[in-house]
Amino acid sequence: MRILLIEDDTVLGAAVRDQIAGDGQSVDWVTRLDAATEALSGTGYDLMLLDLMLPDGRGIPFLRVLRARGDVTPVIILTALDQISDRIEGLNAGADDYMVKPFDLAELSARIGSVARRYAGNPNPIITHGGLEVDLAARSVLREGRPVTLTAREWALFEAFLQRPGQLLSKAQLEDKLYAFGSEVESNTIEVHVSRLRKKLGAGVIETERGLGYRLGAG
Amino acid sequence: MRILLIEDDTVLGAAVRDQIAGDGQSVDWVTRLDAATEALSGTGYDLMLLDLMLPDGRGIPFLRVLRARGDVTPVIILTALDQISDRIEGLNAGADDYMVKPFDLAELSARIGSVARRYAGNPNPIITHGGLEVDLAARSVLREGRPVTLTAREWALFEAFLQRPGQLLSKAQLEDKLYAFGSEVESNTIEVHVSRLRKKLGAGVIETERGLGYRLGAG
DNA sequence: ATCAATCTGACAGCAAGCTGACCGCCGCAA
DNA sequence: TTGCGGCGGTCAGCTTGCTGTCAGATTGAT
Repeated sequence: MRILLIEDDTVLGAAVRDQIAGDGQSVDWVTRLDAATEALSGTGYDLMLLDLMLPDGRGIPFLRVLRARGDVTPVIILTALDQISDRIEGLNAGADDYMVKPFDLAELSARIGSVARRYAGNPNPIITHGGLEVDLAARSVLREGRPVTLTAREWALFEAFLQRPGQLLSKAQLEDKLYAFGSEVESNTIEVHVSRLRKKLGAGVIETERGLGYRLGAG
Repeated sequence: MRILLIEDDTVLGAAVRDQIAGDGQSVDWVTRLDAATEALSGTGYDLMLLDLMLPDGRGIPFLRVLRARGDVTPVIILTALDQISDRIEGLNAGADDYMVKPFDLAELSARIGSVARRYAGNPNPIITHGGLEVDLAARSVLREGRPVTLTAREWALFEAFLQRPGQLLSKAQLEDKLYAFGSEVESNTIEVHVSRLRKKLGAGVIETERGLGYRLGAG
């Protein structure tokens, strides 16, 4: 698996590079966005690790441009603790996961494995569930053959269910998934997003277990 | 943790088996892919160690088929082929890690620990009891293969029994478990919930000991 | 047989969940 | 800058079905 690491901190960058290399992955490490752009113009990467503060620009607009161009390479954002709002923005911009600095290198390996596994299987694996066809890599859903567009939050939520089909997920678990960090959602946000998802995907897709949580309905 | 070792070299296989067993894991060792397929048809494994060259076929297509079927059991490849192309092919096929022979047994233990940790919380241990299959993490119960849905209270109660299989639990103990704090349960709530559980799970699951309490029936 | 303990069907109160509506915010375009 | 449009968090009123309670039936011990 080829990984592009975009990080200007030389100490952290070297540590991450060594960790990933130790996992048997191949890593290219750049410290600037222009170098990243150049690297991306070549053969594709399977995963990107993106720092948000770089000497020649910020990571979020960079990611946004990337996604606008149609690039669906999985991205894990590396961000410092004091950039909470950036993380939410990052999710909106199309990031797949977050790591908050300072982070445990073993956990980084785990996240990489998890994101990679999500996209494993060479072409785009299509998950069919009821009348739905889901392409996780392309972030597209067809319902009865017709395309459905989901927002960033809706995707994050739907993915959580698809990754553990049949498993019950509590609201707390889903909040952790959507907000990656213990940000304070004080209202019925999850309920609202579930409601919006159901409206788009159909009523039977997500089932409620009163007092416990939600789970993906039987296909 | 249950590990399936697929390795035709009897010397290496025995060494690996003994090493893992020494770590306190339980190992099943097969030397052929068809035996592996058979082993996998039973109850799930938490990890697979897969040799790439076996008497009745190659490991990579085997793994590819496994993944295509939706099996996400972590796989560590054991290979004598130090070729990069094989490594990449293996990882593409869905392997989580690899070891190049000859390898240090202590390192194998470390890798096993690492992969297992990565999946911690993922592989849901299944408790079988009579005709029931219970997945505590997913909060799902199958009765004679058919799903049963429990409410929040029913889960709490059932869990209390599962955590202490065979042990007698008084009504007072169960009330403490269900209501956590000294709330006032003034009626036969526990009896009612036990009744509801029995109706959903079958009559023999929870046994009454008149005047004493309840216990989980012999599976 | 008698009595206490337990079982279970029925029911209503209420908390959990649903959803339409509102509005602030951000990114984009002029 | 201003305006526009879409996303997402919050709220309020409504709906749903879980759960505690009770009463009559049943069981088991003596």
